[in-house]
Amino acid sequence: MKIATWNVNSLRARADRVEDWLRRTDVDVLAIQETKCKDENFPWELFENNDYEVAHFGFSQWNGVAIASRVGLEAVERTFAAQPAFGKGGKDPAQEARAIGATCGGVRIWSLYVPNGRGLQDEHMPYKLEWLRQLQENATGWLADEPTAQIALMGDWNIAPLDEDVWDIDFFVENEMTHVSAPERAAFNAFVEAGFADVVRPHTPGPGVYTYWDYTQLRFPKKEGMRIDFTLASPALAERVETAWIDREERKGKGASDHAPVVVELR
DNA sequence: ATGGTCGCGAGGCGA
Repeated sequence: MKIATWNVNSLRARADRVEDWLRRTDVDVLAIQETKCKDENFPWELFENNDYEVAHFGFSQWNGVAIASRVGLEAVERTFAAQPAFGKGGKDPAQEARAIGATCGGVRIWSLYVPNGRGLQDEHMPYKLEWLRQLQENATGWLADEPTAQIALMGDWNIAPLDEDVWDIDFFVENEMTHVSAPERAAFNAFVEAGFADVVRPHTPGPGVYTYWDYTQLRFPKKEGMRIDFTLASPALAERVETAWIDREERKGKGASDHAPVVVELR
């Protein structure tokens, strides 16, 4: 079985690319982030025509997550328990479409779009950290309930856990940029401490290995990217990982997402 | 690649 995660940065704008990629890559499950649409604008036929079932969670032009599967799609959950809401500038906090779960071929898949944080002093940062804390609390509970559960926490984590996961750590620190701060890294590492392993890094060692390249500043041709898209696997699932790879080719050319797909192959 | 981002949706926000 082959499972993948991809922040497509608008599914409608990327529909042809996504279809070509699915046919070429032949994955069984794809966790999608940033569909950037509501159900009525979702390209359902793209998946139907290629024999995938799909579940979507999106209700505006912002965020939006989905799971496509051709090995079953059961027990779909939209949001995790106690998922924090966000309200900018004192507005009433609203739930956001950042998490969808489904069981596919015996694996509990979560497609996750972790809040960006926006700035170290921005009100979006405590939201990001609390969002991660609540997710980690849930994930710890899932493992406690069923230690042999096969769980994949897949998506855009908006965190670079290691210095080598950004193209110039000094640049990030000097400019007080997000994604590399101690609290963000601690939030990520809490999942690892809870028993979830990054199953992609061992097969794609750095430095200089990334999953995201900003559209601006010629970041991609200059090989200035960030590794922020991860699959964290429960122990029982991690045991099944045969190999993993980042499809950097998909970042090339006109009409590419700013994120590359990340694929995990299971025994 | 001597230039300088996208997408959504129709102005400005988010990344």
